[in-house]
Amino acid sequence: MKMLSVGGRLTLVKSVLGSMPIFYMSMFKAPAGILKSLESMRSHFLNGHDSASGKVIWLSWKKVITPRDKGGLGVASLFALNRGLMFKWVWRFLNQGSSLWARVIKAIHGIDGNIGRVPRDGYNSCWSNIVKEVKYLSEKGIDLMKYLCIRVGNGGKTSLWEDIWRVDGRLRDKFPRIYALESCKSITIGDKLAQPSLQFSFRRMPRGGVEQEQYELFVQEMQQIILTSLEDRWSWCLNGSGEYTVASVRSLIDDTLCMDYGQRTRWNEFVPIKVNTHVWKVMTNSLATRFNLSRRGIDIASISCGTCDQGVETVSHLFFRCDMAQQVRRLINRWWMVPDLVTESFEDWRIWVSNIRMGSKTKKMFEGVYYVAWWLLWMFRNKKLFEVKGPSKATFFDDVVSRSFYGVVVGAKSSSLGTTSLRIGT
DNA sequence: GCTGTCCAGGCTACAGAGAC
DNA sequence: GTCTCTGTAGCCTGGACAGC
Repeated sequence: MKMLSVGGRLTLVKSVLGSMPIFYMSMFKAPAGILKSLESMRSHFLNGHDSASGKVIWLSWKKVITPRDKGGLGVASLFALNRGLMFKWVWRFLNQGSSLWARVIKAIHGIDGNIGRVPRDGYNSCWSNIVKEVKYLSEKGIDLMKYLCIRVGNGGKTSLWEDIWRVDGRLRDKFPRIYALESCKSITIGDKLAQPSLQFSFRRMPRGGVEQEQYELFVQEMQQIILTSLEDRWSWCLNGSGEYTVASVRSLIDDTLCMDYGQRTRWNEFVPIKVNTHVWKVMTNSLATRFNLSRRGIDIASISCGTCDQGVETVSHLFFRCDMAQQVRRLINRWWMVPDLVTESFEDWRIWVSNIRMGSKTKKMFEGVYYVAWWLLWMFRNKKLFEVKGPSKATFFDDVVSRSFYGVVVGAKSSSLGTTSLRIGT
């Protein structure tokens, strides 16, 4: 674990530790205690923590699993994965209604599988757990059923009045006076359109007033329907493809349940994950600076800056107010021919960068140079504090230029040419 | 009958190619 | 320049099949 960078650990947390429990979670509801335990293992791995080391946890797992749009690191939660995988059975149940397993569910739980209702007390099964979770999420404001809508094909399976096959809801709610005239309430779209006229199954002809108005609108809507030879099927409205994906539910759940930290995480694809993660730590004040160490009650000799030895070593000081950070800022701005401005915190810097007039890709590259500079500043500070032979300050800016130029600028240009971008070494 | 191998099916991330 | 698709890497289990 010590040989892996935080970027490597982040990738493994998402890809490997996040997919290991898929098999069990595909069918069973993971109990809260198990989820807590698994999340704790992932957190310890990402933090490079093992029980023997007693290393401090710097990355709050709640922030780590928060979507990037809300200021997190975008590692989806296992809770959301589990519920997304469970809901996939509802999707299959609706789309594979004639399969053997769906017929068994219908025989036990009813023709609609009891979805959306509360299962009987004391009766637990895989299916009843799924139904309960759909209900539970709905009460939490995540109504997954509303993202299911019917895509009409030949109209043979879809109830004209009762089913939701239009974005604006059921026809019976939209045209209540016409619905009242219908003698066959469960008629399918296909059967209705096969009749000699739309009034064929009405108790009587529509009269004037509201009834006539609703009837005319109803006729207009029905004229827009084009039936095909395909069977009616369910469509998933949360993504463009219409096909259910666990990822879409996963991001919906995390997006709804996770707290908003106010600042969107600025992820830059031109720099390695470890550098991006470092910038995220700068943004969320999750670095082991001397000030943060003392705040955690760890006994240290001094809390002054490890680079300049002037001022308290906070994140804002190290990367924005420290003499060395300011020199680097001036040199980068001169290199990129950008008017220099003193920024005292990450938030200041973020506002300043967003106001610079630059092409979107160029700005990303410019931000990437800063990201690399902050990462190198942190390496410089660590070498100065923990290595016998300190780093050379004289060559520091050359290092920033060469690594960011080859890593970010050349990398960005070569990626647009379809070749592998150069990566910044450790 | 046991054991080992391969594949399918569920997901993730990332890189590269190609289309628009 | 951006988006989408494809391929490859990883994790798990179960089932089919070949070899001993």
